[in-house]
Amino acid sequence: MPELPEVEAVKRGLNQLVLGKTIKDIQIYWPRIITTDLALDQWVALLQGQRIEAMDRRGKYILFILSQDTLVSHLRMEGKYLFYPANQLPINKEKHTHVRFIFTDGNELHYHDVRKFGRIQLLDGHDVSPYFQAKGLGPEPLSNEFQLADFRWGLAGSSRSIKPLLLDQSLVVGLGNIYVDEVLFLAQIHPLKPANQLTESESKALFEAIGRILAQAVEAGGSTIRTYRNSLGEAGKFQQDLKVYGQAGRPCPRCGTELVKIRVQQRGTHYCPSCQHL
DNA sequence: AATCGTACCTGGCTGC
DNA sequence: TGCAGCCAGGTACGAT
Repeated sequence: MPELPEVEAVKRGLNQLVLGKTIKDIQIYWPRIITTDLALDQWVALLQGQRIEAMDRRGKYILFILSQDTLVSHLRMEGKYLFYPANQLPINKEKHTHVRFIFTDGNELHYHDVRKFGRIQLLDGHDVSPYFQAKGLGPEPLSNEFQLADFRWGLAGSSRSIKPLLLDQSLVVGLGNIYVDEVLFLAQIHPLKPANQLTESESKALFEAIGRILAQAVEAGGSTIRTYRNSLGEAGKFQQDLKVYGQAGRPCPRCGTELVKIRVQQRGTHYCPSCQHL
């Protein structure tokens, strides 16, 4: 489901809902959601008594900064967090709730995921950089660690098509299938153009488009295409501003040519065949 | 080493 | 109505 703007919205919602709460117990209904070498009851025991001190985000990963450790959560395609005050707990948990965090005040946070792709992992301590470094995650696009010179260097070093390269989170984190199409449209670059064939001005336009689109989408609370909701149950608004994603057959807002949809490495890919250049 | 296909899952929609 | 087939905001892993 979510890309950087949606994950940021979920994180901000959780920041309002669960900060300062202490984990009393955790019920796990689909064990594969939890990535651990431990037996699940031992894993839960590590978390019991820890307090949520802060919420953070790295790329599309949500971080629960706990008293001692860090809980890392990736929503993948359909993960959601549902918060229930103690006096509004569901009689029966929803069908797709796979993990229930029960707090000492009786409130609960449920991890809900129709496709069960999401993952939750506990990292020792608070220094999470080795974990993300091992995954090869690139810089945060909305921070000053994202630099044009590095970005250009990364593009020049790959003959892959630009879209799959941007999706792999190594040059920059946070783009997924919606925003990569939007960014390439704004920068007027064909999704199949080899990264090392981008001109200097295209590279710069792409760099700037990434920052602009993601910042606007964060501002709008993300995009709700199918089922996305933040943890307060609110939909995003940026879907109204999408120029090409889901718009195949409609006229290009820039030149009027009919937008098309193709498949690039199994992902639906939307673009304008006349103003995005190979 | 880098890049690609496939697996992981369920449900909604389309078309026969 | 029923059902097969395709599609969906992502990543990990094995094959090439």
